[in-house]
This record gives sequence, structure tokens and C-alpha cells, in this order.
Amino acid sequence: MKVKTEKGNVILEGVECINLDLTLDCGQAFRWVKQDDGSWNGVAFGKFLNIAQDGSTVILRDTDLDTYEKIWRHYFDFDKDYAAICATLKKDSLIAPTVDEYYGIRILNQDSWEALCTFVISQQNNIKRIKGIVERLCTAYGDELENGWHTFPSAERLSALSVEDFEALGTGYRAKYLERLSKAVAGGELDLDGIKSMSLDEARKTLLGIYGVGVKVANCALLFGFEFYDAFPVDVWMKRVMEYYPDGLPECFDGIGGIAQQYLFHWARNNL
DNA sequence: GTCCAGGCATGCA
DNA sequence: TGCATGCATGGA
Repeated sequence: MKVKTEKGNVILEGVECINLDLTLDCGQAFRWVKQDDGSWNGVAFGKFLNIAQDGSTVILRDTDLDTYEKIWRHYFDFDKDYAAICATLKKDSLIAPTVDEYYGIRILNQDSWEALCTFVISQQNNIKRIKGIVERLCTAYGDELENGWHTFPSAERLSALSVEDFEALGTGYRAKYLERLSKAVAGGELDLDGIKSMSLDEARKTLLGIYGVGVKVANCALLFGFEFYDAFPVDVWMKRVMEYYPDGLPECFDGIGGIAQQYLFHWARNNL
């Protein structure tokens, strides 16, 4: 992969195994909005980005090389060999056609707090409505960037809100979870940074101690916000997929089960 | 009107 | 340990 800057844009050439449309709209992140020209606008780690893809070329607009190195390089997981990962997954004949069909789905390395918070919102909810709630949350309590977009609000900021404030965003019965979660993180009871260095079981156990976080939400947060690529979230869609794996998951999923899951999840939503 | 969505806490056996 | 139930909201 070659990285260069041109007219204020960062351009990546020769990127393997990437499909921006699938990656940004597969239900792992809730803040990316597709533009009329096919590019995507979004905010992560306090920065706005417009990103577009033309085959194996990826163009990052409204950013610079320094921000690319500090944020986007890791966010989009550009250093991981997804082509090799897909080849490994395809040893399982069941997932092979799905990997071919949706080739290029990547796991985004999102901010831990944002991932945990948005997946608490996600429970018993649909993706469209989750996006709406997250956007209202950011508009109301995030910091405004120069072009009108807002950052995801910090735990400190949200710890000042009441249950009623969260309800006003349309979070429904999840409001009480968000209220306690924000205070727990802001107050230091829950150390998110420490979780990344734990084992998967230990990390999951820690997250399960939070009011409003169950197995599914914990696994989503671990996969999308804490770099546990082996976390395997099972929601209503994945429960349907799991009927195809009555004997458990194949060995070739070891260590990368979360990536396999994302392909299967996408397949299920389109076919079941 | 009913059913469903990237589920969880609670109570009960 | 496992299973049944209530829960907010909005789109289909």
C-alpha cells in the first residue's frame, strides 16, 4: 500500500480487501453518512473525515498526513492483512461464498467509550433508529466542529445528564443504563483503557458487571471498541446463522471469529 | 392494529 | 443453571 498527499488529500493506493460501503454501513459504526457522490462523511476520535473509494484507491479528504497516521490508519485497520484473514476464513466451506460476496468488510477500531455507549443503545433496537439516537446525542452534547458536525460526547459530559435527559433523546428504557454507565466511566469505577490489556474472558467479565450490558453488547463493544477480534456477538440475526453451525464454530475462525461474524451478520440481514 | 429490532434485568424454578 | 416476562420507541 502506498500513501501520498495531493491537493490537501491523503491518498492510499493499492489497498487490499476493502469495501468502504460495506464496512461503513454494516451495523458496526453508526455515524457514517453516505453522500450523493458516493463518498462518506463521518466523525471519529473528535475528527471529521470525508472518505471515498475508487477500486483499490482510497481518498481521505479534509484531513492531513499527521491525522491519518494518528487516527485513520488505525481506525480503518489499514495495517492488518485482511486478504490473508479472508483466505483463512474461506477454509470453512460454509462461509466461503459469503466472504466472496461481501469481500472487503473490515472491522473498524472505534473509540472504546463510543462503542460501548452506542451498543448499549443498540439493544432491542434497529440500525436506522440507533443512528438517529446517536446523532441526536452528538448534536445535543458533543462539541461542534467547524463544519457543523459534532464529536461523540465524552463520558464526563454525559455524566452530568439525568435519566430524563437520556429519555428525551428517544433512548427509551435504555436511558437508565446510559445514565449509570456515564457516571461509572466518568467517576473512574470503570477503567476502559485497562480493559484492552486483559484477556478476552476477563475483559468480558468486566463489561458484564455494568448495569445494562449483557453478553451481546459486551461482545460488540469488545470487537468494535477494544480490539478483541475473537469476540463473537450473537444477536437475533446471528442466532439464525448459528443453526448452520450445530457443531460449533470451525477451527479456522480461531482468533478472527469477530471478522467471520461480521460477514455472516451481513449475509443474514440480506438473506434471512 | 400487530410485529419486530445488533437484549437486558428481574423473578422464579 | 435455565426460562418467562416486562420494557420504550418507531418503522413496516
